Amino acid sequence: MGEWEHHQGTARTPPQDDEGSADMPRVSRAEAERHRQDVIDHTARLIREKGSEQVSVPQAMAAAGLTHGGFYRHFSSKDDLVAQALTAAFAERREAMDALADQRAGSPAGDSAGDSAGEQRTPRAEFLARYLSALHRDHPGQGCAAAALAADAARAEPGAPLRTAFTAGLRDLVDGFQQLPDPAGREAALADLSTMVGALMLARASDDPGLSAELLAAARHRLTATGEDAPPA
Amino acid sequence: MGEWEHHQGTARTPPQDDEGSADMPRVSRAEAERHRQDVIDHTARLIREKGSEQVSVPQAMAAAGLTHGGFYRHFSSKDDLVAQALTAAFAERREAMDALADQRAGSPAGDSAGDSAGEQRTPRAEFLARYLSALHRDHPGQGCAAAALAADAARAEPGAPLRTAFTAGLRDLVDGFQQLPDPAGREAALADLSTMVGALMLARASDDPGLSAELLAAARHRLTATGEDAPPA
DNA sequence: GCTTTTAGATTATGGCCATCATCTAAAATG
DNA sequence: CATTTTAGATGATGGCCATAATCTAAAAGC
Repeated sequence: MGEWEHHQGTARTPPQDDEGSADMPRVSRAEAERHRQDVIDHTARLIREKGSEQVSVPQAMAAAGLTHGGFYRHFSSKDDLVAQALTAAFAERREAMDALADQRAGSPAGDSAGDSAGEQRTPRAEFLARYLSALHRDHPGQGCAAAALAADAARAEPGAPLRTAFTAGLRDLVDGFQQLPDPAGREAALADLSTMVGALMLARASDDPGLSAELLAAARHRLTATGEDAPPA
Repeated sequence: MGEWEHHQGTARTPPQDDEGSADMPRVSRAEAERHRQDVIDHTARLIREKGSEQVSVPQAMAAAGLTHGGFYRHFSSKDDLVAQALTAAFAERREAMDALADQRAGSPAGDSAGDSAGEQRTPRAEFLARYLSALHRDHPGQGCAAAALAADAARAEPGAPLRTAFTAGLRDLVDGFQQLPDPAGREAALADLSTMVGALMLARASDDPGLSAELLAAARHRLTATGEDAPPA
């Protein structure tokens, strides 16, 4: 994790490379596998930003620096790609959670809202602060897949790959959250996650910055009510 | 409210009516206005079910029993229709809330989950029970617009009609919820709504019926912690 | 009753979509 | 090195989309 903002990155430019003949697949097996991963990763970002149905096959391929031609060499359908991308997005977040659960000590630290007390937070508090931050709200492409794609999953047919992948990812998210050093049973974890997801989605949807901030703050306050509270302003 | 399931209803059949000439707009001003409302109402349902981007102009018109031809006589653009439909969806729910706030006594009663104690609930409890019910989960087209379209609003441009309408509707929802006979400040209302919206969306997205029911139950349990608040355990 | 207005049907425009077929040249394999 | 495999570029298919122009007949207005 490092570069918010644009993408591009390591994608090569398919047109032009030495100007010889017109087309040139010249690509090794390892490169092809890297291309496949690139497509998945870029799609994982795109669908979180724009929704799974608003990302076309040509767009997904182009984001990885390819044309749409080779698509079906890698994926059996668009649904297949989307499901894999969603799975990747959930896995990404799960890893971040596990890392958070392990290392208790300080770290490069993120940026929740504004306060940065010297006090170090518990993993759960740190997770909450990051999840309900303006930074997370403003970067859905790098954020929680559950919040970004719940609506898309809900609209998919019961057996659809997207829906199945979402359910698996959600289960994983619940497990990860429960596994954070902190008691609270499964029911509490489900309610907490519902609050987080709901607040984040509504905050993203609100066109009014004040209301948006209020939503995040309200959820933060409720879920951080460990006994006392530190009113920021 | 009344007929779940399909639509059709009072829409006339444009092709065929007396078999004379080919086409026949034969429609009065009052009828035209009714048509306009029909389009808005059907669209309000369709966008909650399929998402605002998955409903086409021809589909919206056809749902009201019309062809797409006259669309731009009623609406300046598709965005315009969607915004009006969203506003109508929010208004619908607001009315239900206001009605709930007024009449305290018993009523035809809905169906929350399973219990139906003779005890009558407070308006807030009744609202929560209905919101977090399987019935609401399974009928997004008639349900809360905030939950159904938060993702779509979040993806729209900051100034877009859809986004503006969503923000206004959300404000209205918050006001309505706060106005329910019950204390709890604005912050609590925002947190409550976030939990409700999040739980409903995740319950809809989950392909696993067990997990889906668990999510609704967890949110119900948390928000029904009668007494004062007492967040977690 | 005659004219003006208008709801709405038909049809056209230009664009993007998912998927498939074809082709090519480089990698893989022997 | 000769052969087979394959990543990926090009291009075509058929379909649906938002929007607009045209046309018609009935309603509205006089």
